[in-house]
Amino acid sequence: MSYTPSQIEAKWQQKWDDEKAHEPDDTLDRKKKYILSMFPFPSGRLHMGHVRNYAIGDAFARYYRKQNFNVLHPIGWDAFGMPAENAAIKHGRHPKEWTYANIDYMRNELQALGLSFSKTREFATCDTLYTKWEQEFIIRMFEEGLLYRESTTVNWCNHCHTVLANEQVEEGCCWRCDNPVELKEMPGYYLDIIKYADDLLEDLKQLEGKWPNQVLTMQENWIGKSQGLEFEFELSKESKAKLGGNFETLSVFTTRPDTIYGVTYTALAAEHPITKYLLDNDLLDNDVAQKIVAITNMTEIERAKKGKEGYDLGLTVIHPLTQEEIPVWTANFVLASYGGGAVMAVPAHDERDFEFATKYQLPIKRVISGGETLPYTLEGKLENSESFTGMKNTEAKVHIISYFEDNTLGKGTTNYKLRNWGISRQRYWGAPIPFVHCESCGLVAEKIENLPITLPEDVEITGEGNPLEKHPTWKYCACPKCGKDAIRETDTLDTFVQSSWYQFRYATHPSRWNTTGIDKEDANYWLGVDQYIGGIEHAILHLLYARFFTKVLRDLGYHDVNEPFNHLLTQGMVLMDGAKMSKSKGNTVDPDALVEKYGADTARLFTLFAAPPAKELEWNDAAVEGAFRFIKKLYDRHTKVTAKTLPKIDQNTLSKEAKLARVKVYEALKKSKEVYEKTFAFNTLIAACMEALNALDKQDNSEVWTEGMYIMLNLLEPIIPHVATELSDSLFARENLEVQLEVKEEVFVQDSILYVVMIGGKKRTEIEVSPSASKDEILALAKEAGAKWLEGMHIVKEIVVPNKLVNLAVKSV
RNA sequence: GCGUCAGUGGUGGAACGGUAGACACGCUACCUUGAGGGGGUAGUGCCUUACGGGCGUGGAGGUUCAAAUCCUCUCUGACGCACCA
Repeated sequence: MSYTPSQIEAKWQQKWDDEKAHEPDDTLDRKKKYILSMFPFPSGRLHMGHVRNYAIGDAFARYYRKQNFNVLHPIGWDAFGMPAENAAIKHGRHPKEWTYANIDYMRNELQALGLSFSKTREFATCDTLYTKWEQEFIIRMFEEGLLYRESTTVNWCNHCHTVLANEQVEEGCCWRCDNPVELKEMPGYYLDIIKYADDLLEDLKQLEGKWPNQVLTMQENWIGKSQGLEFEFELSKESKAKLGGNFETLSVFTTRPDTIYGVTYTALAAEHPITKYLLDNDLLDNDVAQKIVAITNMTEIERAKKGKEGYDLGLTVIHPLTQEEIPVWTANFVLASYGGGAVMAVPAHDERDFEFATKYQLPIKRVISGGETLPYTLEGKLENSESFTGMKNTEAKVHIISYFEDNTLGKGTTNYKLRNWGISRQRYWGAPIPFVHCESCGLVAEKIENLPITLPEDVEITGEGNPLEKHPTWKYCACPKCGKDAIRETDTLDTFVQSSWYQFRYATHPSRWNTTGIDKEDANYWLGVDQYIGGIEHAILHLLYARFFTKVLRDLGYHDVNEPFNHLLTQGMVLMDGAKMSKSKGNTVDPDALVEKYGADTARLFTLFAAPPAKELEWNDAAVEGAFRFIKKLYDRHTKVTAKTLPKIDQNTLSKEAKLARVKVYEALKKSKEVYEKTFAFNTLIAACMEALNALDKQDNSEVWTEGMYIMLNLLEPIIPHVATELSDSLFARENLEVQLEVKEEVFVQDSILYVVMIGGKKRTEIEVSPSASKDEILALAKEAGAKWLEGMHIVKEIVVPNKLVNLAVKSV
């Protein structure tokens, strides 16, 4: 009987389905584990990254089931999004048809890997039943003032024909297509994530040690909290007049109020209202106006590349403390979206302001002592700062803020780099935003009983314009408030909205999916996810949005969970020849072909064995063969098993080799707990099992073999479930999979212990010592064995590490 | 520039401050086989004249009886952020 993975795997996959072996209990009274791998986008086929992701998740799920937890291990489909539309453009297939066909295909691929998903909780985010509840959440957020519509400068991808959130812009380019992002003024819907910035930042502390450090710092930096002073410069009389009385003051934010006396000019973004006013009213030289317009047409990256550039706007403001008149410039490095789009410039103590001032020969005034050259950005004492002179700058910050507050000149404020989340996309294949534009009532939310607002299916997708906009009838509707003719919103929701709450949807029992979006009791029982597994590329995007949604939905009363993912494991990428696998590079490995050739168990074993999960995984065909060989060998050894139950073994009757084999088997068992609950180093658990099998092979006691196989099959079941279950079934009637194995400490008791003898910190020789030997006896033996190296030396210190080694520190006489 | 992580054989990777290189791949020799595949046995960090040594975890210091592991500095690489005032 030789190992035939295809037969074994099909057999057990069928059995598990028939037995509904992987469904969680409906009653919520056992201790639980919620194991979740990030759900896939139904692109058409699985790739090796998916295999790795789900192999890791499945190992956890199967392990905890064995530990008698009620385990929720669901799968679904992140099914809205651009590629479906692109496929429609390219192949003329309707996005819906394309998406569901892909799901059917990929579901079979997952099935072939033997993943222990709950089948009853599967859904696709494009299911209208999912959209329905999502639209309800969106409306509730609108009612709570967390969602608003405004027209502002947005990131626009001209290739994808849609707006992007700040988080979706990578180095100035679109996260999806990598084309440069343009800035464009457009209306859109925003979620007030800044309102939750402090909550999101604070709760990162709870995740310390449970999420990778890297992800925590990335989120912290992304939120970018900074504290400082917000105050207003009054415009000079002439400047007010020039601006037609439309502006009285210029508001700025600074984190360095201690440098306030060093301000020598102010700088506005090209998009600042004052700059705009000057442009719109022809108040600038033609030449300058053109240059400023050119800046507004540049992306942030282009501006950065161009270097610092600015123009005197011919305006002045009054310094609030010194009453000096200060020029107002516009500068290409001032961000419109942060701190009101205006800054006070302190060239002596800020590198950017210094560079700019030097270029345009603006005055530079030192107000903090220290260092020889300017700009000086470190700590020091204030100078040239009236009554604050002599104060340490760190203290001056606090005092100057209070001074501003006491004299109602400004106030201490907190600013965040985090921008509010723009959630509207000008695309077809997404969840419709459930609002209506009414001439009399303005922006009106759809009535809850009218949900879901679904997509029309009779659309033509060309890539030009928004199909919802162009549809002949879809957008015409009645105002939910007054009943008059109105226009339905044609933007759809960012797909990251769907993945922000799917963890709650899985937790909700499917029998309640029709009646509720999130069942509170279910959610409170299952959440947070005990182990979340996914790629590091979601460190900010998805993981921040999902945390935000969790908190918002909590505050809306849907559940009582603060954080969605208690433990996060970010898996490394799968590489081939040192590069990420990709179709364009032609360095992919097809999971289907792999499963066909070697079986799912080999595919899973290799991905878990070749590297620890957090690290990158270098593909190696030869090592796959190695994994296959191990399984074959394990399978071959079924003939060594002679009993159907765990034998009772008398340790005293065993050969040295048999004793060693037992040690290796029980070491693997010990390792198992540590790996699943602490280190996640599946590679070392597999190595321990390999060692155990190698050691078993070196002896021929059938009881030791039986015990070894009984335990090893149990340990390996989460990793290579088909072959482990097959053997467990035929050899032990699967009883070995159901027991809680206990480590037998007596196995580790040895007749003699090998001590390493180190002299002067170097390993010199070894001695065998009886376990009952005293420290002095051990030392005596060590000195005798090491006599050769002790000649001409005298011993300074004697160290005995129990069961390990002796170290004799020596000095020459 | 800032932040995070990582540097160990030919390769993937192991090592609660306690024998560096487990396990696996690859390679070498031999055995099995008509050959190939498959299986088995032994070996495999580097240097050295075999014994015996010496050197070795990117580099330089330090703490310690003992450092891949802890500390300081430094170099290299990956990833993230990037004019956030």
